[in-house]
Amino acid sequence: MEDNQGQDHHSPSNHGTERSEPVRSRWTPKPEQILILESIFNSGMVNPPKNETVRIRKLLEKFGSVGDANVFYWFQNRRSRSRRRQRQMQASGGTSNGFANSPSSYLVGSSSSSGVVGEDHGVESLFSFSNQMGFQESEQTSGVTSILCPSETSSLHYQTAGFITIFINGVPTEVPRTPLDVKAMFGQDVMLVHSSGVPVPTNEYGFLVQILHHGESYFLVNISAV
Amino acid sequence: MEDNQGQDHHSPSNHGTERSEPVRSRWTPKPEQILILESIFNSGMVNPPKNETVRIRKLLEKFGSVGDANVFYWFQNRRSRSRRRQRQMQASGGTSNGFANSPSSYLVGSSSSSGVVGEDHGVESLFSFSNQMGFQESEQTSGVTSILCPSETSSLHYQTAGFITIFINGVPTEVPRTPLDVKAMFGQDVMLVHSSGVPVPTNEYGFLVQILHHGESYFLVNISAV
DNA sequence: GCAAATTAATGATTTATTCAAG
DNA sequence: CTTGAATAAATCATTAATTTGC
Repeated sequence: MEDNQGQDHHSPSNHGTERSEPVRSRWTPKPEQILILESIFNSGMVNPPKNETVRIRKLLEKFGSVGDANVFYWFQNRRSRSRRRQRQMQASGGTSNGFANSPSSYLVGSSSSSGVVGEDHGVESLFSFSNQMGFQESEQTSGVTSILCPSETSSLHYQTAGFITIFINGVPTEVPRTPLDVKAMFGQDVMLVHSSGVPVPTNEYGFLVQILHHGESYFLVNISAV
Repeated sequence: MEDNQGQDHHSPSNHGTERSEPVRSRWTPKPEQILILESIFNSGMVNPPKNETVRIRKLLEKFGSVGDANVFYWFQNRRSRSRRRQRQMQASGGTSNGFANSPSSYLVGSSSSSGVVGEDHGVESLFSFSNQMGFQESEQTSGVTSILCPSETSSLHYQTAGFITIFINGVPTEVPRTPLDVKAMFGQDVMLVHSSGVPVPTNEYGFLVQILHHGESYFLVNISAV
């Protein structure tokens, strides 16, 4: 019956849609939020320390009300279910390609020794010591690097004036709402394609004709390749 | 109208995880299947005619047992809910970026969905009359073009020998399981990035060092842009 | 095409276990 | 040995997805 897991917990994240909701018992993550969370989890940060959790929460807030506790729970459940599925798969010769979990590459540098970074238990031990820390304010726990964009490292977190957050190749990125010069920003022979597969039109100078939409996913693709 | 729908259906799609499942009444789409379905829906084909439905089902079968009926129902519900959401959004000043759905499993980390490219109502009306699909066998309803890769137009549908299906920029694509020459296949300055954001390593000749995984999502990105 | 009825997914809680201090 | 922190496993509870009947 501990009160909380070291995470601030409580703060039930009123996430109410600023309306008179009698009770909305549970947080329903927006698709964009899931995208961010998955992105972080798959990058190898399967158990973010408290300070990272806070940063993640702040990023998520751009897409809807969330509390640190929600983030904490999400990772806890994600780890747990990932492990369980892994187990069940092994117990039944699952040839099926699981997309579900694949925290394959880690940026963790320090803790060496152990060999294969196979599955969870291995991962778990890798990070286990970085969890309890209740301090380490502005320092990365170990070799753990955040995948959040730099703009997040500073303060200021609610929807910045002229900027929106979109996903480029899966990475949350801030871009000005202003007509964007794609060529100047990303290179000569590339174009942006919306996740639905529809290219984002540009004029003959390479400027976007259409504005990008906050929260959407886009991919940079080589023109010669498409 | 269970029987009609023109779907052969009642191939109860025992969707059993290729195991000896006694009975499982309902189809549980695999994440990869959802990806495919979303991909098609978002491409504008919101109400595929019967012949397309069959082709879609065959593609989906690469990732698990499915019946034509399952596919049909999926599109019917997808249309219906999309419209409802559209209405609700309009009725409550939806400032929130709408990402249409949230595929159950979160691997969706990559593809996501619509929002931007005109949501339904507009598109739907285009196809609304083609749904009863009790007939119109082999004819495209209108200007509907399939987004499925060409290899799907032929017969043969279960996991072809040396080929796997992956998603490149959201498009289902068949590639050989063999070490792939990325430069030769897609162009000089591009690289493949897994949907998790992790680049797929290649050797100095541009050949993949690591094999691609059936059902995974990858994106072609310009090297100079990343 | 809609909506009630079912079933699956998954956020939130609870319980049990482990490890390090003291 | 006891205590507290942290978390994995199990469970509960609510929401979303799918099926069914009209």
